[in-house]
Amino acid sequence: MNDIYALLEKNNLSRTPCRVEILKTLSQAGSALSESEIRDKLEYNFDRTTVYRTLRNFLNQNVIHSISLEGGEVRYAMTPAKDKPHGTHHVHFYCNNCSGVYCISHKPFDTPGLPVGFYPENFDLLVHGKCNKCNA
Amino acid sequence: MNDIYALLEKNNLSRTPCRVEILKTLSQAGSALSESEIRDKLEYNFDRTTVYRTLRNFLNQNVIHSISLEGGEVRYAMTPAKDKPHGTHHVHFYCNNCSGVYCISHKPFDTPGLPVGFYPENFDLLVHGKCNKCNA
DNA sequence: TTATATTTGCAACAAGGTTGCAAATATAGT
DNA sequence: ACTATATTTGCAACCTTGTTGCAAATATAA
Repeated sequence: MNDIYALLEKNNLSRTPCRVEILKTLSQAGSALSESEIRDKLEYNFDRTTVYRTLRNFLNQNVIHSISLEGGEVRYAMTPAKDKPHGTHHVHFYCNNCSGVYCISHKPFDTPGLPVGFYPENFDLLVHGKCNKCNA
Repeated sequence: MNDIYALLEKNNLSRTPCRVEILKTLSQAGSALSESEIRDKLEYNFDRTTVYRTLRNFLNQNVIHSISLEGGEVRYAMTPAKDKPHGTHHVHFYCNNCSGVYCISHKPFDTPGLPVGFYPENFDLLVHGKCNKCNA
């Protein structure tokens, strides 16, 4: 709880109920959540707009990040502390069984060669497979 | 043009105007297109629904594939012939300058180690940077 | 305690995508 | 050629995700 307050202060964000609840929800969730999943989990029923605006603020300040899945689905998750400022190699894992999305962002990986004239700046890798819970 | 007819036949899809036009558009386009970009380029004005249904058919048969970008934007592109049946390593390039999306699907790459219990099945890598046109 | 800035809710909207149903086309079967 | 059947198309309606404008509420500063 104190880490949430600290995180807000570090980013010059006032301690509003919606912000606190969203951060609490995201940090308690084991995996990345969609906006509607987040809103369902909030204690108080904030308006959709308010939640979206709060998420956008968090995204801008890199407090959270978004993961885009196949078919345009978007999930939101806390940005791991070590990732600030955000590195260039991002890894996420999508479980084909339970649809859970996990940040594996601290794992570096080798990047492929590209055709002549293409210069890479950063890399987003989405690994599909079975997560630890679904394999147990 | 004959390759398009052949592609349809190979997938047991009848040669309907909408199918032919969409495949023509996608194979002429240098980069992946969104549904609205596709529809704008079609000679005849097909209904949105028809285009979506056609795209869905093509996706199911792996004639085309979709690429999900940051923020939930989805683009569609021909599946390169060599990729059928689709492999496990997919690479796409997003140009930060012109927003073009290119398939680099024939490039293999090394995949990262994963936490215990996570078993990978396939990999989608989106490389961000500057494309060959924007660097020229 | 007034003045100002921030946050919230509401209504409305836009884009992407889907579904149901009926009209139009094509494909067979005889 | 002529029904009978299946496929494709268009239209209207709808859902979800996300945004914008504006006014009310709340917090912050002077």
